Amino acid sequence: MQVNQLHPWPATVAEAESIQDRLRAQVDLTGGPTAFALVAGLDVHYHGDDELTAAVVVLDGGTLAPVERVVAHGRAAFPYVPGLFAFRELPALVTALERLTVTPDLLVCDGYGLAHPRGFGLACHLGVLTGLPSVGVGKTPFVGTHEPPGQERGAWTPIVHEGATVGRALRTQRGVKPVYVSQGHRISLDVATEQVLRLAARYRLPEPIRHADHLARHPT
DNA sequence: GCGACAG
DNA sequence: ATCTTGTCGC
Repeated sequence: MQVNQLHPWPATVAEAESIQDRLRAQVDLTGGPTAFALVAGLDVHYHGDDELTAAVVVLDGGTLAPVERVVAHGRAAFPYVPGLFAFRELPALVTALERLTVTPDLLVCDGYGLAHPRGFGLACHLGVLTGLPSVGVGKTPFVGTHEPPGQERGAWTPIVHEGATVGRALRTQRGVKPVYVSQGHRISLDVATEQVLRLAARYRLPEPIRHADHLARHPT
């Protein structure tokens, strides 16, 4: 698939932050499709110093059967700074997406979207670059506060940051730690939550991310 | 001001 | 993210 060119690469924290502030204006949070024929999971595995492998696995949105798998090897493109995490993985993830022969209808990203210090996490960034609907799924809390959701599958509570709801803590399986869902691009919070719950059919994390995680760790 | 902080 | 054993539960 085609992905828009990454803007001049930031050399400093201030430059990276200003790119986020500029691209944030392009995020569409008003909604979009509510059904997705092809769903992609994205993840990155780190080895050694700055080496990494990005993996994308596209699943049939109905059966959740894998349709295509691609990887891209590279190096971390930025130091790790909370809030600028996306700049580490973006080049390798974009390379992997460009190697897909099919175009997904939804990107399920490992990390946050709107629930971010400047409202522009990895999921938003990938959504804007591709133009595709995207959702962020975090494994640990980041910004904002929330009450613990009920123990049953599907229970959720809002994540509130600076007076606004920016995501949801969602219990995807009974008795597991919640995952943190936030909008990336072209998706409502309701649809994002519904999709993450549906995709996390058997385990805590959504199937697309589990497949991508496995592929990034065991490339073939 | 200080600490904490997605992966 | 990664470095790592044992242990509990399905």
